[in-house]
Amino acid sequence: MEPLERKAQILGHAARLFGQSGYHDTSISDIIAAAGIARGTFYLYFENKRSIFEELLDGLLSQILGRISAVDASPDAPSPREQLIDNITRVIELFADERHMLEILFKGAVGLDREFDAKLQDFYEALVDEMIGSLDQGQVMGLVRPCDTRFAARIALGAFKEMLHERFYNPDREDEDPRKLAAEVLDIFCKGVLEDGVAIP
Amino acid sequence: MEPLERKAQILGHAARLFGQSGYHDTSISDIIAAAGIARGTFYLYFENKRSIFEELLDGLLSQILGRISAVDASPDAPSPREQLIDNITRVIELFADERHMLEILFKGAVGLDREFDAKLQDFYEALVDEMIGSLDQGQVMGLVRPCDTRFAARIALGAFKEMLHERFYNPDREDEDPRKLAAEVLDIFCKGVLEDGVAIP
Amino acid sequence: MEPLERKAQILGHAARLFGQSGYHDTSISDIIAAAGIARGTFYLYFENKRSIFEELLDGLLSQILGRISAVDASPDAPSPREQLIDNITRVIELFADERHMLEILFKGAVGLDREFDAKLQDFYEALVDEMIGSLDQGQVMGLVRPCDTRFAARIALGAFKEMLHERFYNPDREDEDPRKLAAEVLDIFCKGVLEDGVAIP
Amino acid sequence: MEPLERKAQILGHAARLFGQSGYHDTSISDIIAAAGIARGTFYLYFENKRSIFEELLDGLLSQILGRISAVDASPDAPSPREQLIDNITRVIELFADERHMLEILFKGAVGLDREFDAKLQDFYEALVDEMIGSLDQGQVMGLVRPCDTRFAARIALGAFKEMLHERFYNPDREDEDPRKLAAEVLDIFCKGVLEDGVAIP
DNA sequence: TATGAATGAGTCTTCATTCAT
DNA sequence: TATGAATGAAGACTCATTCAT
Repeated sequence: MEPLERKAQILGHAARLFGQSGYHDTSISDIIAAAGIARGTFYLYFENKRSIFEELLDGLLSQILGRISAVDASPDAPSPREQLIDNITRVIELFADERHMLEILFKGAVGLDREFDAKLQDFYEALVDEMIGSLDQGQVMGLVRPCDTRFAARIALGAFKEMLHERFYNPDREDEDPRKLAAEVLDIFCKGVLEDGVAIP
Repeated sequence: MEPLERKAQILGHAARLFGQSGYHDTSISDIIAAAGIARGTFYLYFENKRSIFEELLDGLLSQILGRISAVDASPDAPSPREQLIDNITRVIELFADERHMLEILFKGAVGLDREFDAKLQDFYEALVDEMIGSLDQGQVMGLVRPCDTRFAARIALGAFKEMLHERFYNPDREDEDPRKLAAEVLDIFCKGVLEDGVAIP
Repeated sequence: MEPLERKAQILGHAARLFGQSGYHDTSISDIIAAAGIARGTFYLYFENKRSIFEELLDGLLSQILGRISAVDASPDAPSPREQLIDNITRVIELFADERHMLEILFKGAVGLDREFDAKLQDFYEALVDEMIGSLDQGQVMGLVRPCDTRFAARIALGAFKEMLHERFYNPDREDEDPRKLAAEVLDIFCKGVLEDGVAIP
Repeated sequence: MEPLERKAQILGHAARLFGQSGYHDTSISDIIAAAGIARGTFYLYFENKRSIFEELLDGLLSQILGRISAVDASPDAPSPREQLIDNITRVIELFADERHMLEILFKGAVGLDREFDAKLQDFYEALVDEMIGSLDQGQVMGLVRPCDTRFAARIALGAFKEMLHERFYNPDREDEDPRKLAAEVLDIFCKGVLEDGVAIP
């Protein structure tokens, strides 16, 4: 088999297994059995167990970033709101297509070791930074009310992650339109949950 | 040593180690070395490695729940807003006192196995249910605008978790007043980040 | 079993196996099978395969050094010649008692890795230094003819090693009196093989 | 590439690697990487790892033997002493030219397995037999004093090996004249280290 | 209640060798 | 001749758990 093809095949099986059972409960034996290859073949393509997981995670993080575009403010572009919703929708769709990846991101890669933790931190930090930029700009334009934008961005990240959770772990929502969820989470983050002009007593 | 005292002592060391190194990278050997006990003694107090971790996690989840009170609507009680902020503040303070517990909750217990995942799910689900109740009531009272309250509650949970993250993993915030953070996250969730009457174009 | 006893037992089996089959052809499985212990038990007493071999080699080198005494020049002591022969004899007897050790020293530990090589080098160097001292002193006393004493000492070492080889690998000599061999090698090193006053043409 | 040329090229790289890292720490991968050939190509020229090492060792032993000539007693020939020194010098020069070979002979091939051990034994035995012949003849001619000539020959071998060691592992001697060393070791073996007419007390 | 020696299933990893192309 | 993907037996090592004392 062609090296690239074989590597992709192994990665595919590994992704499924890591997603199903987590990093520690997936053994090299499991992977090679699923891929139908010999033990040595695995090590022809990956240095060790850690590295195949890392490759998987790196690929996932890149794919996510690849689905997020900076908002295009030119007149011909869709409205900013549309673009934001598009971004969120595309990420939801990514996980809809590769469900295992959600497990890997939300469970498998969490707390594995210091290096993986740092990798995730950095990834989330990059997302947050992106959002801080937009919020800061929004403040300048008078759209965003005065607040700690880093804090707000972090909250947006949490809202977004939990929206994914709701969509993918609540069976009632497994068919829900990604676009609708994207709009919903964006709305809550922008306008909050209270009626206009109302405050908690 | 008194059995209960000894058990508590072992739990303490285990909490620290699990928090520092995670479940898999903490061995029974590490725990007994830290506690200064013999291998067999450990198994006098805990059935196995899993069970000591479970005990730790259960204790943590109880403590969290114990710090959250339902909003008391009686006239003598503090305002609902105060009570909500109090709840959030108490949870922040819990983690400020026992930092390891945050690691255990956010990293150590994530993706460990199906059973632990379910336990965490149930815990978060309980929190969400609580919030749904409040939001539903808010809708009835005309405070909360029409929306999917389960979805909104989930978002609130995500916002809250990420606030904890921001507080405890961002060195710039390690001394920030828990009360202020509690108010801030509550505000964003209630009013959103946009200026009144404004919308994203 | 008492730890020290068990450790000694394992060391004994390992010595035999390393002596018979060499370092690489002796597996942990071989050792534990011979010792009748479980795999984990081995690692209770030795960090790894290398370390048990090292312990064996260190022990051997110490034993050798322990059987060599500096020549005592006091009037009550036996004659220097007797003392030198005693030293050599004791070393021959050591290997006669623990034949495996000879294999370990002459074959098993040779060329294993840089660290073991250095250990052996250092050991031989120490022996050579000892001999250099004696030869230098002999020169001062007019006993030893002018020559490069370091070179001569090295030659003495080679002569001694090959004498051991002859004694232990030539079946005709396996019962030969250690004392006689000691005297013989000492004589050749001191007087050479030529008749007095004769030279190679 | 011409088969013989290719084979020689592979042998050259293998010799260097075996000399540097020893038999076990040199992998087929190392050899083919150094030689710039494919894995399968290696097995076109050598049956297996053992056989390339054997070929190398056999070549080395032949070369050594090829540099040793029986002493020519005819009147036109150089003096016997000259011839002996010439023999020794040529062997020293061989190793000076191919240092790796020394490592292979003194470390790499030692204790590898029973068969290689036997091969080395046989080689040394042949050298010893040669020397026994000369010593016996010397005794007949009244040059060599009465002694066990096999034992003496063995000692000579040991002296010679250790001389090589001194020359090649002692940095102070790396430029020393081979001829001088040859004379020196021959002298010690012939006349010993003591002054004429002196004995150890 | 406490000890700690013993266990052995399970895991990752290496590497000489084969063989279809 | 040459290639290099594939093999799988064999190796070292870990660690949660048990149990006789």
